[in-house]
Amino acid sequence: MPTDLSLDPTPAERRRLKVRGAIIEAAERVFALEGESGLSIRRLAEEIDYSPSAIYKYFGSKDELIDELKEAFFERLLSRVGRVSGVDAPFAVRGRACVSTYIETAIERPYHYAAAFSQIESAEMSPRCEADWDAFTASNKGRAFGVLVSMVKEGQSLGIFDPDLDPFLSATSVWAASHGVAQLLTHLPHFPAVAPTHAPVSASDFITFHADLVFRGLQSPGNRRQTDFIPLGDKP
Amino acid sequence: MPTDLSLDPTPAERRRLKVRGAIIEAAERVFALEGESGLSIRRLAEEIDYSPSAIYKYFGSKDELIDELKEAFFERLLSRVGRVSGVDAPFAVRGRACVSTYIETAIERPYHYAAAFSQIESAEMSPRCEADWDAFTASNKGRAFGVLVSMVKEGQSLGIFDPDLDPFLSATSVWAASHGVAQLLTHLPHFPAVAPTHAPVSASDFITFHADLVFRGLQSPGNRRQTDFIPLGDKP
DNA sequence: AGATGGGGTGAACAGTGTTCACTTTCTGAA
DNA sequence: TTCAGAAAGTGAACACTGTTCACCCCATCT
Repeated sequence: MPTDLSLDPTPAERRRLKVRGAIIEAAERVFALEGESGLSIRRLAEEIDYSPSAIYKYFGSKDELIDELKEAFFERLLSRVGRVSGVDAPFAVRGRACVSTYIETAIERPYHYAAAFSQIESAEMSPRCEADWDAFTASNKGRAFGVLVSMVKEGQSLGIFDPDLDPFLSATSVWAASHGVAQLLTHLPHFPAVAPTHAPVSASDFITFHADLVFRGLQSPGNRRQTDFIPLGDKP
Repeated sequence: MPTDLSLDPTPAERRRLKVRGAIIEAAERVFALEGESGLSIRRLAEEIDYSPSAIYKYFGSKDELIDELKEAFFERLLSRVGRVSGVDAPFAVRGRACVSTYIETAIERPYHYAAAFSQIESAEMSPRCEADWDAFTASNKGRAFGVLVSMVKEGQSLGIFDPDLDPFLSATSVWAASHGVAQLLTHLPHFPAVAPTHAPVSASDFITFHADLVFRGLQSPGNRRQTDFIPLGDKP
């Protein structure tokens, strides 16, 4: 049995990984285009020239397969935001770039982002004990949130953000605000244009506007408009 | 045929309306508890002691039925927020109450709220021509958004909000921020507690915090903390 | 060489939304 | 009152879905 962790995979293991990879590759492809409803086991089987029941030798259920897709997407989301957060640029630019990157990654794969947050989880199967929380902290979600919290703290230590604000609540608020835009952008076809009597606004312009609003809410009293935050429209 | 708009319904029409009402009543009941996946036509038929095919004499499809539930929920959402927006209270209290009411109504019926915004709409079937936009303006969504815009304008004319901000974009931003919180609260079981190393926060406290942050972002430069906005924790 | 077990399969089960020919019931006009 | 026609209601079927299970085959290990 292949439970040993030897570094050189046997040919059989290699073959298994190959088929498994073909499955998730095909799943990824149709899921990105048509979402969960368009991804049926039979269609997937046909796509990779196997019988439907073969897939169950690799994944316990359809949900398990989709969980893998979601996890991969989280990885992508985290690595992108993480990379942007560590870039060498003024704090304000970096902060806004994080929000933009988060939202743009969501737009890039609407079905993935929707699947990641559109499933109503019952209270039973969610972290409560410490071990669960530890797992959360080490998980992609947890690490991404950690990045956010430390960015808020950095803003406070720089004197830009209000030091009286709770960094955790602030980070949660920023996340929620970003999530709202991402969700609406991916679900309503031409979202920022929500009213007919208004000149059309591009998605990226609205994201900038929204990020500005949220960051202005975080700023310390008195230093509004004297930080390096660039107002909408004045960017190069 | 009952296409005439006479005000007194015939017994036949009355019976029809009764059965139709029983269907949506049952649908409402199981949808509120188990969502779209728990609502099957056969189960619905059993619940009202009819055959499954009978339901198709009243609704063209399951989606059509669920659209009716969504519409009713929108009606509820609009009437609640509308009522709160017109109450006799200071602007800041009223504004915050609108956001709170919106989110609380979403929490009250998570599946309804999720269904209303969790469906990825393709660009084809969305308003583009003027007639569609007119319909939108008259719709529940449109009217609710109108309430938001006029609240922002009121804040500007009161000198509380920054008059340089675009009211439409601002209203859209406020909506997106509220939507984000509502979506996360309904989907992640104990959401505001996103980090283990932080003291637990109640949903309503977080909503207040979030609304504060957004409103602070809308305020005009210079008058922060000198409006009648009540900081978190100081409310009676 | 032979036993073992994992990969692969077709058929089946229990669901789903939906349709259609059919019967029953009611209604409106002769 | 009678009778045609429409409306309401039904059971069976279709085409799907995720999933399971007994079975087969062939690579691998003793």
